[in-house]
Amino acid sequence: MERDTDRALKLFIVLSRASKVILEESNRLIEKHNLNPSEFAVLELLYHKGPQPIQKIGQKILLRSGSMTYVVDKLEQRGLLQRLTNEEDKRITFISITSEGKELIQEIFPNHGKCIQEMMSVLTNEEQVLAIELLKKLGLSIRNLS
Amino acid sequence: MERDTDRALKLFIVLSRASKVILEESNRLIEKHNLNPSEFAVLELLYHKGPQPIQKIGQKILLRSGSMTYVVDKLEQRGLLQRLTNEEDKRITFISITSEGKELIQEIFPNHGKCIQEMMSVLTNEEQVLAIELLKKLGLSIRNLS
DNA sequence: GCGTAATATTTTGATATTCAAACAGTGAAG
DNA sequence: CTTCACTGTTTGAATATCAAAATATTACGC
Repeated sequence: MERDTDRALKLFIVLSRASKVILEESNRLIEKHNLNPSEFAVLELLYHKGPQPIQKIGQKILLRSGSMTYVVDKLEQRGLLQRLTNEEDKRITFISITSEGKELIQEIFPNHGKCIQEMMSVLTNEEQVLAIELLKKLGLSIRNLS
Repeated sequence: MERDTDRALKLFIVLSRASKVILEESNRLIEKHNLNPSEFAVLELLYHKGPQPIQKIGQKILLRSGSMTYVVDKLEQRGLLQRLTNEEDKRITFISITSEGKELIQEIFPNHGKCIQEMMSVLTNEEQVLAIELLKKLGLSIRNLS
């Protein structure tokens, strides 16, 4: 069906656009603290969920292992996180946020939340709940990222 | 309200994730033809909307002028589009798809549409319409990209 | 136990993107 | 006319990402 395809393509476009615009806007705040969105995502995840294997984090924030190494290196050099050697299985490296990293997240996160909330407020709470459901379905339906 | 912030943040995450996953999946097809998503977007836009100023295209697909130059250079070198000098106002450069470019898009576009449609089919038509509306609101609510 | 497959991380080279500065053309005010 | 501000494009340097290969460790079949 022609119309079905058009609708799907339209959805693809508005999805990409909304995501890009919102990511860019939220990045304005983050970059003031000399972080990029990936670095912030890693730190924030460690802050809220505790130490994690590098690879797990990569899966969650959709970054390949090579990129993870790059990001973790930078954050470790800045003293915002540290690598932990895992005696159980030496292939796996856990990373954990440092107190310096915690301070930074505590400084950024509230404003980050506010910023996102403001942007999302063009939708009502009910609409947001709905959007979450729909997007979750979309995101989960596709399996990739080896 | 704490809960409002959490909801907004959740939406932010599922939005980013869905977008990234779908872009990546759709890219599998496109990259087989030695294009990347930006290159495909430019060509596809020229194909369907006719010659356009470089800057207008950048606005539509959310690429800065520097990136546009880079992308257009590559496509022009491959003979898929051409720059047109605009006598009206020499600051502006129009680009237009070549017949070779048209052939390529004709080859890719149907499958691209099918691919996107399949991915989106985890949502019903009504859900897709709804998602389009919600995401359009989100995308339009923020003004950036100088 | 040994060799082989599987998993996690790092390294390396290539590429896409951005920003800021440089450049070119236009328009408008005096 | 000339200057000045503005717009659109290009250039160059910096950065983030990926893919593929290299490395290290573990698991498993025999």
